[in-house]
Amino acid sequence: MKISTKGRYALRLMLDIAMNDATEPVRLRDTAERQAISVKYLEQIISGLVRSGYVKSIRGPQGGYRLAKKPSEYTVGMILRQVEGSMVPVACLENGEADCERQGQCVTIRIWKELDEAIRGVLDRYTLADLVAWQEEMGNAYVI
Amino acid sequence: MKISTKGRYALRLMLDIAMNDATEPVRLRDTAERQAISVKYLEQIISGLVRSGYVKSIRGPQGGYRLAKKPSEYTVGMILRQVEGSMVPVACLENGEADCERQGQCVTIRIWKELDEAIRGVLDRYTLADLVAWQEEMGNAYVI
DNA sequence: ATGTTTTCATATTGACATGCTATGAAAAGG
DNA sequence: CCTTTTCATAGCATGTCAATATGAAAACAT
Repeated sequence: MKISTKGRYALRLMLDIAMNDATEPVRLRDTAERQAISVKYLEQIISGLVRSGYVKSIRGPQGGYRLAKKPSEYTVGMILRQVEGSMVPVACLENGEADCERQGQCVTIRIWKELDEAIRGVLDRYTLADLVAWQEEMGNAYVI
Repeated sequence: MKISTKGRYALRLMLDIAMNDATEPVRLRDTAERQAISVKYLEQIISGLVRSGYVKSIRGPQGGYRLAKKPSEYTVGMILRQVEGSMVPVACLENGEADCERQGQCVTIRIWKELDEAIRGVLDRYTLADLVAWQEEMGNAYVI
């Protein structure tokens, strides 16, 4: 029941871009330094975010990444689901619930459904804009 | 972000014992058949539950397992935490929060804290007694 | 053209976790 | 004793995690 580094890094990556792409595209090299994450790992993480249209890439010198939308249009859940796959706590809640033959006899699924709603409730209540605001409140500590 | 089979099976195991230990101890062999889980795997799962005093074991013929307490005294969270380890969504929420040097600069932790509370809110709101009641409401379908 | 800087695309790796199965010992009752 | 149960470890195949490695492709500057 843990969120992987990929998910956690993706969030920090998106936040880093959000806070730095105003004037020019953000290079992964800079994000890597600010966030203390390897460039190579960030490349891997961002590829999915590009493919799903969450960030736009610009190649070559002076290239980098920009958010495709406003920070307020990305919920935390959207970002996590993109890199992490589903955020559902048990597999039988996806696939149209068709894969467990114990459905209908299963009582624990009520717990899992409620758990899923609680998780989504939190992850979809906050957006990148909230994270940006919090970061700025804190004096924008880690941005050089 | 998935609950493992071990956690899910543990819950069904405890429910199975709760529903069947009134007259005599529950043999793992029977639970295995009712729940379609291998005896060997159940043995492994229950060992921790015995060690932490959640179930009492009786050896030999006519032996088996009994709950140590009333079903209403076990929350779902207790059972899951026993077999699954911590149910916290990110590691930096445990260990007295002492292991991440980015603490204090970290903004995402607010999300994780709220997520943790939401998860605990669900998992600690329900007890084995609730599961038993639901199972009985359903006509006790899968118990022979 | 050439070199540099960036992103993009795969493949590989080592460590660890998952989801079991296997073997056999120890206790208890008939 | 013999059977039935739990108890204790070990083993194993597969997969996931968390990266690293290699190199191509695009864009820009000179």
